[in-house]
Amino acid sequence: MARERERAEERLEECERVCRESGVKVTPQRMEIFRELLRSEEHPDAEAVHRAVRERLPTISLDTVYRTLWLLSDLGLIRTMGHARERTRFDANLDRHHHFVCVRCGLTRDFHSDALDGLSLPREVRAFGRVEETHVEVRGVCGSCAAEK
Amino acid sequence: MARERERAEERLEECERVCRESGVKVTPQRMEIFRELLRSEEHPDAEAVHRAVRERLPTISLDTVYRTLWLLSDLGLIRTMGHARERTRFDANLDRHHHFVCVRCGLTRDFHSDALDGLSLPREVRAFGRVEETHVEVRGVCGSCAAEK
DNA sequence: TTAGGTGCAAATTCTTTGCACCCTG
DNA sequence: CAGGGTGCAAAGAATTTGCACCTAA
Repeated sequence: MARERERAEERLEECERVCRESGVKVTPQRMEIFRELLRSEEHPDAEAVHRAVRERLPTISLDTVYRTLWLLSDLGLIRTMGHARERTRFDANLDRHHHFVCVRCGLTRDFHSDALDGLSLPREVRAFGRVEETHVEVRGVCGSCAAEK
Repeated sequence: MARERERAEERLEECERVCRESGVKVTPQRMEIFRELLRSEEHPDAEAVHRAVRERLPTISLDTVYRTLWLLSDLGLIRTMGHARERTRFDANLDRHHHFVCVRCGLTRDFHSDALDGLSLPREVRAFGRVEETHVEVRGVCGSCAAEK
């Protein structure tokens, strides 16, 4: 799809621009890592990125991949999925509920909503597989973190 | 709130019953850990549970807490938050989107939905803090995992 | 030229496991 | 009293960091 390729080009240029503007060097490693994320539909972890990028840059190290991924994330060029950098957390509440998570301190609160519970998923999703559970994740800044600064 | 205490009692009894039915012994450690999760609103991690439970059972070890949490989870008495046991995954897609995640193999696919994007959060959520981002997480079993067995 | 980047190896952090003793059923 | 459960210590897995050399600007 030409459209996709074009979009990827734009994103790569954006990446270079943002790096330069932030005083961060544009290196082959960084560009390849970003390119790999653009290419992948898999939401890969650091090791998967490393495996893929190594085909083009055989000497790249896993720690460079980690450093670069967090750098790109800090620059707002990519995102992490789920509750990155958090330990596993447990919950005795089995009722259907949704989560508000503070991105600064990790505070998490449950909330309920009949409206959200009733939402229907696009047909597209059915094609991926059998749905077992659906919930809404809200990320934001909690009251006490907002008060701090 | 008497209602809450009553509910907690029910859950504790349920916990004992499920353990016995599954041939799993009811020990003070297990009951205290479950009690602590019922009590907490924090979705604590293993270490937080350990700290709290230690006040009542000073010799309990962290590894017992881990083992018990996964046991309770296997018995369906508690749940984990987020993408437990998964490594951090990265995503170059900055457009607003939602996730379908296969609970067996971790396969993740993005999907889009104007209906979901337009949903409004209950007022309750505003009280927790400033909302920055909202998305839907769908868990299920993907086509190829469903085919396997 | 030079400040920042990379690769290597070692350190950390979180979580799991092997083993000998203990306690529930 | 038998087999699973616990605590301890040690192992593992994922991620991060210190350092000396390298390279983009």
